[in-house]
Amino acid sequence: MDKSYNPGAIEKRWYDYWEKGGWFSPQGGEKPYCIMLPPPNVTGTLHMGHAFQDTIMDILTRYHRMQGDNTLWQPGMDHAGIATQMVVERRLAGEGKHRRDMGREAFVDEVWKWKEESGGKITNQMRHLGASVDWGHSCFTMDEGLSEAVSKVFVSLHDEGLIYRGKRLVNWDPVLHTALSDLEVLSEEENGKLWHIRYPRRDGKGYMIVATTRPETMLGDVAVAVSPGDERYTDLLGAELELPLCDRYLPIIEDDYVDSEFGTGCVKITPAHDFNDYDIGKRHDLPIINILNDDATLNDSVPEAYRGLDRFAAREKIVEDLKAAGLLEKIEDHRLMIPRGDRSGAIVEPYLTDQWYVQIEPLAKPAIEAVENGQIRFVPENWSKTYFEWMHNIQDWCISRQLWWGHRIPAWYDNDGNIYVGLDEADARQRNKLADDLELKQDEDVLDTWFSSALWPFTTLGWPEQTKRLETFYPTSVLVTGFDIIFFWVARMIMMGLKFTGEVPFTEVYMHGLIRDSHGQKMSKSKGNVLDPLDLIHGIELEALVEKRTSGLMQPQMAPAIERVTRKDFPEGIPGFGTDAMRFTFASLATNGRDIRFELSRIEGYRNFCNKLWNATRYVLMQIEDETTTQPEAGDLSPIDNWILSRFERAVGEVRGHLDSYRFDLASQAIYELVWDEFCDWYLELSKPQLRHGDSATKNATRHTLLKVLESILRLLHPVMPYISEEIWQRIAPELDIKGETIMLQPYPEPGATDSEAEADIAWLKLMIQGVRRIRSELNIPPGKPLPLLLQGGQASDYARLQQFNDLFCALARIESIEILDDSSTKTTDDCAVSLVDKMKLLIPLAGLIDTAEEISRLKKQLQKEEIELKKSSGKLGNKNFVANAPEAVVTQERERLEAHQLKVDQLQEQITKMEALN
RNA sequence: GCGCGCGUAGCUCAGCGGUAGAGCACUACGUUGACAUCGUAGGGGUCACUGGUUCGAUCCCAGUCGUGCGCACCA
Repeated sequence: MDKSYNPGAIEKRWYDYWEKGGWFSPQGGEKPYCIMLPPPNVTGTLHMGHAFQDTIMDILTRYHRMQGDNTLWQPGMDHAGIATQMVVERRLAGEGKHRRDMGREAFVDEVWKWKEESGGKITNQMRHLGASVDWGHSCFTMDEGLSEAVSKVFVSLHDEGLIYRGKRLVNWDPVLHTALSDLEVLSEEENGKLWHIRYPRRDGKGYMIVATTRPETMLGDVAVAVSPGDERYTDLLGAELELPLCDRYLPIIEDDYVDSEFGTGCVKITPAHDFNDYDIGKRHDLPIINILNDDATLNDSVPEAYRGLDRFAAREKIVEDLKAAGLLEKIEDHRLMIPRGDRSGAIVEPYLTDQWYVQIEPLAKPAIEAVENGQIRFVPENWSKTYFEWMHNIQDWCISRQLWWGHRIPAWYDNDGNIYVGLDEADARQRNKLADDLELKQDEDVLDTWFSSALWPFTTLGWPEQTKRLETFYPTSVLVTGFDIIFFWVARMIMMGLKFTGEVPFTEVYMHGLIRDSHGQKMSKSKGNVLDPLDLIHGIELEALVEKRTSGLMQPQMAPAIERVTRKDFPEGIPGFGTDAMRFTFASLATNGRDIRFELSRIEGYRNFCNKLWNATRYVLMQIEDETTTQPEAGDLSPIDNWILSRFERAVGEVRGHLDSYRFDLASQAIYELVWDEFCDWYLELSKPQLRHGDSATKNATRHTLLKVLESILRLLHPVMPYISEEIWQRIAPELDIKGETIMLQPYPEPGATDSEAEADIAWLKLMIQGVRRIRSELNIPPGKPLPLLLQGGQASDYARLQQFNDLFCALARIESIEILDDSSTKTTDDCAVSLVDKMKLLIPLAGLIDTAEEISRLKKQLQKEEIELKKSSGKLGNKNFVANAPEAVVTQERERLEAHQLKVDQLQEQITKMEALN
C-alpha cells in the first residue's frame, strides 16, 4: 500500500466494478426501499447542492441495501422547459439563428440534440460521486411512456372538470413570451417613483389627483376608485373625470379596497394590467382595456402617438406629455415590489390571455390531510407548517406555457374555436364523435415542467401500467429534497400521487439545507462563487478556476470582482480531495439547519481522516503479514480487545440511530470518533506492546481483533465513504475468510453486546497514562525520557488493575519503574510532581529534572480549578431545596462529585505545602 | 402584515433541564517503525439581552435587540 492515501488512484476502478456487477439494481429482499432522485435539469450540470443531495440519497440507499432491503434508487432527468429552451436559444443566437426562423419542428430537434450532448455530463458527474442508482431504468420526463402518462393525467383531470381553460390575468413574461405560475415570479423591493397625476373633472371644476407607480397603464384606465365614505370625495360620486391623453371619460366609484390613508386616497383602475384592479373591475362590471402586445409594447387600443412603444419608453413619453399639459402634480421617490420572472429576470406584466388551469382545491384537500394524519412525515417536522401555510391559501395553477419545448397540451380546436381534449387527435375525435374530415388544430402551448415532475414518483415506475416495479416500490420510502421546491414540487407530487394512485408518493420527506459558500452567500453563476463538485474531487488550478468562473457570464462586467474574490478565497487553487472526503464532508454538514456553509478546511480535515484510516490499515496489514491469524478463543481476548469491540458496538448503535433519524452529521461524527479517537489513538497504540511482548495466544487475539474491528468499521463507514471502504475491505476481508465480491452487499453492522467492565478498565488505564503525560508535558520533560513512578493512596482495585495493565501502562506512559508506597513507607514524596487518578497519587521524583517552583505553580493552577468545582458542588448541596427536590440519583452524583473534588483539593494542597517547605 | 428560522470558543457548527462539546485555527513540545494529511499536552465560552417557571435554565415560557428566509401586500 502507498504510504499515504491517494483517492485518484483507487476511486476510478471501483465504480465500474460495481456497475458491471449489476449491484445498483434492486437485489430482492423482503422490505422494499425506494428513493426517487429529484430529476436534475437535463441541460445543466450538477452543482454543490446536487452533490450534497446525492450524497445523502446514496448514503441511505447503500445503508438499506446493506441491510438486505430490496433497494431502488431511481434516477432520471427533467426536461426543464423554460430553462432548456433558453439555453438552446442562446446557443442558436451564437450562430446568428432564431427559433422563429427555423420553425417549431427544427427547433425541437435542436433541443433533443443538445439534450443528448448535455445529459451525459450529469451522469458522468453522478458516477464520480459514487451514486448507486439503477442506471438501467433511468427516466426522462419527455420519454414516450412518461409523456403518455402526462396526457392521460391531463385528459382525466379535464374530464373531471379539474382542468379548465380560461381568459384571465396571468403573470406574463414579455421577454420569454410566456405565462408563468405564481411561483415562478419573484418580487423584490426596488427603487421606483410615485407619479401624482391630475385627472380633470368633466364638469370643469378642478381635478382629482391619482397616484401611480406605472403611469403608462393609465391608457387602460376605466375608472377612479375612492374609499367608501371618504368625505373628501363624497360630492364627486356620480361625476366623471377626463382621462388625460385619451379621448375617454372615467366614472368615480367606491370600493373597500381603497385605503383613504395612502397617497391621495384615490386609485386609478386598470383591470387589464393589475390583479387588484381586475377584481375591482369585476365587482363593478367595468370594461377591460388591454393596452399591451405580448412583448409589452403598446397595442392599437391606445392613442396613435403611443402605439408600438415599449412599455418603458411609453412611460417616459406619457410623463413628458402630462408635464406639458400641466397635469403632473408631482413625482415622489418610492420603494415598491417589482415582480420579475425567475428565469428571464424581466419585469412581469399582469396580462389578459387564454390559459389552462388546474382547479387545485379539490386536489389540495386530501394532500393536506395526508400530512395532518401522519401518512407523510416531514423531517425536520417544522416544514409541515410551511407546507400547510401554502396549501391552505393555494391558488389555481396555471399550467400552460407559450413554449416549444415540453409536453404539448393534448387539446385540439376546430375552426369555430371549440375545444376537444383527448390522448391524441384520434382519441379527441372519437371521444367527441367528430367527423374524420373536420379540421382540427392542436393547441400550440406546452405544459409547465412541474406538471410532469409532479407525476415522477409513479410514472418512473411504469404507471399507468400496473407494473411489478410500481407495485413493489410505490409508495416510495423517502423524498430527499431542498425546502426551496416544497411548493413547486413536493406539494404537487403529493396532490397528484394521491389523485392518481390513491396513495401518498412517499412516506417521509427529508428537507436538507442549502449549500452556501464560505461567506454564507448563495452559490450562483452570476455571483461567480459556484464550485463544481468534480473540482473538489480532482482538484483545479487557480487559473483554470478563475477562467471557469468568469466565462459565459450574463453580466460580463462582474468578471473582475469575481476574479478578485476567487484569487483571495483559493490562492492555491483547489487540491483534489477525492470523492469520499467530499461525501464525508457533506454528511457532516447535514445538520437540521437551513443554511450550510461549505469551507475547504472541512473537506481537508476529512481527507486527512481518509489518510488516517488508510494508514491504520497499513499498520494492521504489517502486523498480520507473516503470521497466521485465526479466530481466537473468547478467553484469549484481552481487556483491550474487549474494550475496542465494546466501543465498536456502541458506535454501531449510535450510527444506526442517527442514520434512521436523518442525522448524517451525528452519524459521521460517531464514525469519525470511533476510528480516530478510539481505534487509532488508543487501540492501535495499545496493540503495539501487546504484539511485541504478549504470548502467542494474545498476539493472535490482538491481530484478529485488529482485523475484525477494521473490517467492521469499513462496513459501518461504507455508505458514507464507498470507495476507500471498498478498497481496504478487499484487502482485509480475505484475512478473515470473508467471502463476497463487494462490501456494498455485505451486512451492515448490527449492535451487539457491550462490555462495561472492559470499558471501565481501559478508562482507568487512559487516566493513568494521561496523568503521567500531563506531568511530562507541563513540566517540559521530554516525551521519550523513561521515568520512575511512585504510587500512593490507591485502592485495591487500582493495584489489581495495575498488575493487569502494568506492561501497557509502562509502555505508553514511558515508565521505567513503579514503586508502591504503603502507609509505613518513609520515602519522601516532597519533591515529586503529582497527578491524581481517583484517590491514588501518581508521583514522579523531580530530582535533577526540573525546578520545584514550576511544579508548584502547575499544582496551584490545578488547585484553582478544583476549588471552583468544589464550590459549585458544595453550593448545590448546601441548598436544602436541591437536596429535597432533585432526583435521588442527581443528589448522589453531586455528593460523589463533592467528595472527589474535596479529595483532590486536599491532596493538591498537601503537596504544595510540602514542596514549598523545600524551598 | 403573516409564517418560519437563527444568535453557544477566533471561525464554522453540534448539544440541550442537572459539572459547556466537535472540527478548523491557536500555544508548547515531539521524526518511539501506521500516519507530519501526524503525535502528546495545553489555552480559549457571564451559551445575544431582560424578566418568568423550577431545587436547578445555555436548554422551557414571555418580551427586547440583532439577523436570515418564505408568503402576501397600498395605487
